Amino acid sequence: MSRWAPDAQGRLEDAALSLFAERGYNDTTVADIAERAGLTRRSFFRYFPDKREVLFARSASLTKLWEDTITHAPKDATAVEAVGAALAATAEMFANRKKFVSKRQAIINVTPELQERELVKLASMADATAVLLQERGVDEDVARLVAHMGTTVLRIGFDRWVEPANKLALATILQQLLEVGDGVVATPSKPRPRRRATVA
Amino acid sequence: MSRWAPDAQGRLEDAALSLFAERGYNDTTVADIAERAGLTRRSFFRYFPDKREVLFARSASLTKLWEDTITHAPKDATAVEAVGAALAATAEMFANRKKFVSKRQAIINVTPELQERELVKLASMADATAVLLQERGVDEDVARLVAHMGTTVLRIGFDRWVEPANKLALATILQQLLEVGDGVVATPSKPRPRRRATVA
DNA sequence: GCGCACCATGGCACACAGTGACGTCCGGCG
DNA sequence: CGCCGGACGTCACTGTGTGCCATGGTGCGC
Repeated sequence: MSRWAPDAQGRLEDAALSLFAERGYNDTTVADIAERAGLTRRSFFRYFPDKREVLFARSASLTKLWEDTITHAPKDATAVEAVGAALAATAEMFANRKKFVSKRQAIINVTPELQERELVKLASMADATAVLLQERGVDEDVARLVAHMGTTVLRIGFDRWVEPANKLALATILQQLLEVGDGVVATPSKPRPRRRATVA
Repeated sequence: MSRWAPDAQGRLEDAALSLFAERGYNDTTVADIAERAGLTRRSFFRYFPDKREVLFARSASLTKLWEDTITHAPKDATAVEAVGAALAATAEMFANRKKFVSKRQAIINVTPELQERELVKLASMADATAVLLQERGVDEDVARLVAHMGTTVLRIGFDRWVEPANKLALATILQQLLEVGDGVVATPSKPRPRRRATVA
């Protein structure tokens, strides 16, 4: 038994989530969060670089799962198929945490500052994905467009899944959206000179 | 002759741009900007809601041009064609301001906080575009995916245009990228033959 | 059991962003 | 001339984020 209560970071995350739900993001100070977690303001910033990040630290595992899935997709899979696999893996991961992620998303959706941070996370996921796809031999432009389409599908599908009216599984929603977006980045019909050499 | 020097907002924007270029964004305080513009800190916040926005206020005209172009695209134009028109109009607008926008972009690209704001601007453009496309009769999913693809193309193309090594016109770059991303959001119903996403 | 170094935490001071309330100066207008 | 309104300044304040140093358990060697 350590003197300090265990899982300080987790306590901060829980405290933040509940306080944001109670009073909203802007009416909650870092001192409030730290107090509820039994710590001080100064310690909060030892676990999180800023106030927004307290809601996103846990999503690091999502990013890792996503990128690992892209990396380990079959060698002959197309770019879209690789992204599809990542979407499927993500859907599975979220399936049994719906209650938590819904609550979290509800807070984000009413707080511009948190929406900004969400955009940043998605954009960095897309950039990383584009790099991974290029390493698989995908053309640079195609890789970047497919990667961004993948995160867009994730975002749209997730928002739709979380809606109270929705009855479908996340995997189903993502699958449908990907089909809509598929053919995306089809091979350009007419051969034209590529500006940049492909990885070959 | 009014007592106050004219174009206070413009002076603030110019002062901010030059100071950010000299010392960087984080080493420039709002007081510094206001002082160079011959104003006080308090007045800065009367023209801009926050420090980041001083670099983005001028891009409001871009947003307006983009949305107007979508709105006034021919009735029979497809979603992708409407976005293509918006890209072309944007390219034309930027063509004769390359020096200014390059300098501005160089600052943004080394400042995470400004990159965040840029993502927000692009995301809100994409959301607005999706709404406009839906009003033209485009399916909701298709509209959202095409809209986000459009802003992605704009972002990627712009970054490539600004690179010192680049010799192509922005319009050309955007055109090529759009062709890569075209076929995007093909009609969802018919099963299309799978193709490798890489360039043959 | 006894020290001891480590490390999570607290305390303090500070710079800066952003905001509200209020005062001030100038031009215009009757 | 006197009044009004708008652009600007001054002051005070909250809250974020950070550097520096003190402190007090904890687990380790002995």
